[in-house]
Amino acid sequence: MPELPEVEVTRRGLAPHLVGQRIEAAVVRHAGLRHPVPENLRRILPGLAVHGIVRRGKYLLLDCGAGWLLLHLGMSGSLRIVPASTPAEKHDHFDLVLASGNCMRLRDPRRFGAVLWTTEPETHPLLAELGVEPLDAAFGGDFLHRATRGRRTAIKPLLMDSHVVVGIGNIYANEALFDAGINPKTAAGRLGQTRCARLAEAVKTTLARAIAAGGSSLRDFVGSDGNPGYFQQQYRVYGRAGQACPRCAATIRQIRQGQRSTFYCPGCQK
DNA sequence: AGAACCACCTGGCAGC
DNA sequence: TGCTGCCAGGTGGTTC
Repeated sequence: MPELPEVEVTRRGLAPHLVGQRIEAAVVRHAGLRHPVPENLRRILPGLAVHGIVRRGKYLLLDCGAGWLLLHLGMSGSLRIVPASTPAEKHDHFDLVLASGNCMRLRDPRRFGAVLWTTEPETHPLLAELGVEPLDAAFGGDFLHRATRGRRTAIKPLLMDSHVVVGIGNIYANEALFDAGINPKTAAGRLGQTRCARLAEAVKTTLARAIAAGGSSLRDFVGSDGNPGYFQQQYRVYGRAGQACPRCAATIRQIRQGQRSTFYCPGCQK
């Protein structure tokens, strides 16, 4: 389920258990993720300490002093803190065993996630081309207006383009466009200043609200069962095809854009 | 440069 | 019960 809010909630949940901890071992049970998990992690990581954990888009970066452990959750990944003695289950592909006796465990059934190592995050190919952070001040109406000039692509797939702005996945793209009252099929370049400003604001509030909702369930983050503090969001259009729009009661529609489902209200998204 | 499409992989669910 | 087909929160690569 991980879009930016889920990754950020994961970061906050992990931080108190990771930062300052010495790494005892790295366990790779299945190296066949989106990118092969480097075998030499088993050798590199033991003895290093985790100095911090930061998020860039949907990536998490563990500062290990000598380098950075780069993590991505893909479509189905989750990270939890469990006692290192907890038996691994079918899709538990990677553990970072800590001096505390706990380990950070990656579960990822579809294996679209990533566990990589880099000494230069700024120039790492997966990170170097990333766009602006949507919660940073640099992202706003002016930025969005500039970024969309001359673009004939529909605004929804553009919002999900990590080269422009990071972290906005299918759910929150749908929700933010609903919030802003903008039809997802609108050609990006046709949005004026006003609508760009409204959309940028909607992106920020949608993401911030989701983070806040997840943060409130952080106490469930650590444990051996189920999900790491993910939360059931109340979506207003996503997954609600055929239902009444909460704003104008028109029937919510579902279409395809770039092989992804788009949900919108034909009544109030123009 | 930009846009459209494919690929990677497993699990859950609807329909028969 | 069990099979088939379709769908799912991401993103890098290829093609035109």
